[in-house]
Amino acid sequence: MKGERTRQSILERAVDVASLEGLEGLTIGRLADELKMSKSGLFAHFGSKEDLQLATIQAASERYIREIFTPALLQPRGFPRLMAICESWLSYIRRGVFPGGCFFAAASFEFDSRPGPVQERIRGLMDDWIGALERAIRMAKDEGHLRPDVDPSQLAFELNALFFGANFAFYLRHDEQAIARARRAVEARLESLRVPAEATAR
Amino acid sequence: MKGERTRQSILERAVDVASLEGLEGLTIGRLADELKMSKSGLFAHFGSKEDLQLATIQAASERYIREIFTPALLQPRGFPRLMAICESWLSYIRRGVFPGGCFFAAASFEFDSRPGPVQERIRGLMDDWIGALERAIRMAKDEGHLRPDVDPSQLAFELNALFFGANFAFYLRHDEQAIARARRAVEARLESLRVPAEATAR
DNA sequence: GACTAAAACGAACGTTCGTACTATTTTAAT
DNA sequence: ATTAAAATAGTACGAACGTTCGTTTTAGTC
Repeated sequence: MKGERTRQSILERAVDVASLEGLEGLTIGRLADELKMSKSGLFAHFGSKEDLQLATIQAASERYIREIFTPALLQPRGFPRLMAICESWLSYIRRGVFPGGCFFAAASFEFDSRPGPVQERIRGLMDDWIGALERAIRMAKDEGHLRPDVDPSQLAFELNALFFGANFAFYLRHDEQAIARARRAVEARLESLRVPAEATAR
Repeated sequence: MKGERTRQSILERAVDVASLEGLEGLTIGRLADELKMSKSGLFAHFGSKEDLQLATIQAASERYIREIFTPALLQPRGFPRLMAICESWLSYIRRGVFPGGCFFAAASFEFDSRPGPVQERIRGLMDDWIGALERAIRMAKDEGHLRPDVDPSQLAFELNALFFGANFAFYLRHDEQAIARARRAVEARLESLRVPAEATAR
């Protein structure tokens, strides 16, 4: 069907606009103008603005996974993959995968006090993301790459915080050292919890 | 003058609303309703919506300084004051000084891609904040409390990131361990850079 | 208590928002 | 080529947006 293709291209653009203007700033009229469609024609693809927001979040999540997770899965589980996720995240900011910075950081702060289906969806995805980080950390423990007393939730919290901090410094403060600072902090933290390679070898 | 008092009470409410709904979501009509004023009466205190936003940011900044900095200045400069700022920040989140979470974290992410006077004001204040953190760190170095090889910009980046991470985990994820995790991370980081007390004594 | 300036109000402006309903065109299947 | 379905456009609506205007109320001064 043609409709599905159109819907997809609407959502690609919607994701970009929402990363720049926020999910509330994402407006049907503006989106239609940009895509040279009629408001009503665009609207027909979604039943409501809320549905458009939810679909946009879904599309953003697919882009996020494709850009950050899929490449990292090429690395062997354990420390290498964990590090690859971190590198992937920083490169995702540097490359401007979303033109307005990390879609989910922005959405998290925009909706952290706006209860409703949109908030729940964002929270769910952020739970998934933190959960995935924790899983990668746990794998690194299981492989013997990280010390056994590492608390996956704690470390996931810290890494995610550093990522958000990088996004903030990079996009708002235009600190061109933002990525480097985040990388330095991430590497220092991970190295401090690492089990030296010779201790793992057998 | 009565006008100044009214203006002040408008701004107090505007700060709360903006922390919940964002600076764009802050609406003159809604604000007037909440304060049982007419739109036009309220509007007259500010020449435009943008001026209202700028004044709101100013008011938020005063609250921020009052809640976070002023108390920390009671501590002696150096490590104690630096730690007090960190504790102050976490308590500021826990106490819900802004009902929708940290005003400036939210504003930073909302306006990081919206050029204009509002963005510039936010960026300026965030530069001030990071600068103040760096100054506190430098003092701790000067006092001999932190190792001389500490990079103030790097450490300020890391601390700020942990604060934003705490805000995120606390307000969006409802992680009731958010504050504890952030505190643990902050303390571990600061302790790792600390010069033991006996080395400082003379 | 009268006068005046500041402050608040009420109504209206033009615009844009999301949404609903109807008509037309385009697409895909026969 | 015909036809049914799907996709898009068109038009209209009420509500809310920021803003302007003229009027009324309030507060402070003589």
